[in-house]
Amino acid sequence: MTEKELRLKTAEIEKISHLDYFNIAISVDCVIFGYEDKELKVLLIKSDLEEFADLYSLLGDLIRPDEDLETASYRILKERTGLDDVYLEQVQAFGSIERHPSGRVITIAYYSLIDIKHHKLKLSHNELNWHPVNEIRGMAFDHKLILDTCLARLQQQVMEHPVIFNLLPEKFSLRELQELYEAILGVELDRRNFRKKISIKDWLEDIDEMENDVPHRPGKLYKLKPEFKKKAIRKKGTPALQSS
Amino acid sequence: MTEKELRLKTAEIEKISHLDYFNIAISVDCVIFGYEDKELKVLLIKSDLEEFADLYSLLGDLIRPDEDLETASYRILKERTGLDDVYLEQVQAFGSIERHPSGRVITIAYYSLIDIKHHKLKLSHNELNWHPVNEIRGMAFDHKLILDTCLARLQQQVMEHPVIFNLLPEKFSLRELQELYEAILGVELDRRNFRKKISIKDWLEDIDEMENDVPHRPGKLYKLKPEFKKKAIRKKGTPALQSS
DNA sequence: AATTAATGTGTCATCAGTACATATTTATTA
DNA sequence: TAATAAATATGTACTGATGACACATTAATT
Repeated sequence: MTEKELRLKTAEIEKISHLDYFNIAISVDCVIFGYEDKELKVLLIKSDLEEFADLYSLLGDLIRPDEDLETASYRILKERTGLDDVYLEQVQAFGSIERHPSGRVITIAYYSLIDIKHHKLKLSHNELNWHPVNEIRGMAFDHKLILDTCLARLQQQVMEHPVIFNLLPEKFSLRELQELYEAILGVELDRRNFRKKISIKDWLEDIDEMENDVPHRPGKLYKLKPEFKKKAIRKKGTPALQSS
Repeated sequence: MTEKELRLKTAEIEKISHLDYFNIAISVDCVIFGYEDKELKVLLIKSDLEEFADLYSLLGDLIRPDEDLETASYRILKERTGLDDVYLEQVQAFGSIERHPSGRVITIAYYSLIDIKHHKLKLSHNELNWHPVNEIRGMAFDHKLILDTCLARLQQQVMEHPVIFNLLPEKFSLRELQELYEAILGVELDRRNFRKKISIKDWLEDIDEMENDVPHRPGKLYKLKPEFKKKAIRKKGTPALQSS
């Protein structure tokens, strides 16, 4: 091969390597929600990009060619939290041109629900921490937008499906459950109406135990009926405008 | 530069050009819904891949590095239908490893709503046609899955937001509207209850005109109130579990 | 003028959503 | 040990949405 031929080949490969359609990277970003101290929290890490010094970012990574989207999400969760049996749901893709300072990266956002107390993370370094959702201001990239979008989706989901229990321990009191709904929805609920509504759903099983670590009258403990325990909830059928 | 150096560079570039993370292509696929002859239809094209000879596929294309996701979707719509002022909404990404026979392609699905009658397409060739949603059997790639997912999303949306009107002409009768709901939801609705429910929503304006092309007693015509006419509907706020 | 086929409307029963108050139980304190 | 404080547990009445259901009216057709 002559030098000229090599130079041509070089140019050609460079052209291919920058070929438009393969010049976009794809990542997955996980919004990992947890619940602690009566607050909805999200797991964030200090951004490693100079542009975003001192800002926090979601946990994410580029997708590998040999893994599908969910596999990539589970990998990130496993790497960062040590957990692999968690609730996970895709929300949507974010792809504005300018969202990543280092190049074109389209990201697909997932949200995940974790019981903080019973799955102590290996928080390897203090750059990775739980942050109360309500106190988060600036974030790296467009991650604040992604977080807000995922929170909105979570709010929608907890109204329709029994997914909220992924944030709670196996056994919980109705007060804890109500406080969690309040934290997610950002509203105060009336106790009597809340209990009526929950009992209508028929999701819970009375396990005939009481709280024992509270400094007041203990409440009954419940758990989610097994038939509703699914890590990945599939959408239900279409609600009918009216059945005739 | 010596030949050896060039050879090294060549190898390096080849490595980069096949670098895992840039070896995934990204496309957009549009599920374009229309309504005609009391049927919900979708715009499909004959697949150009040998593997999928005689199967239909959605309209899609690879995303260009200089366009964001919505731009790519609008481009596809414009190219294929000639329209650019249409309702469009992202549904979700599909990324299984085996979904595309020619390589790894992750696709982001959008659905779009079009008034067939008043936007005559340039159906350039007879490979591109409207197909009744209920009669579609096999499709190329995972496009049947994408179609079903988008239909489910549409069904969800029409229950909550005034998006259905993007499928109808400016003026329509309540019968036409009801038939469209029935076609989308796949149910029969009671006329009296349907009208009650629609009137409560307060979406419609009585324009004091009557149908004139029907072989029976003509019904009143309505149009969507201008404040609800948005091509891209943004999600409403979270429904409260209960306001206290 | 009679017939046909659609439009247009109201009532009643049921159920979900919401506002609201009192008795009971346990831990704590005096 | 008794009194107090703070939480649990529960029911009723009002309002509005949902869903089943029947009859009079209008226009085109015969």
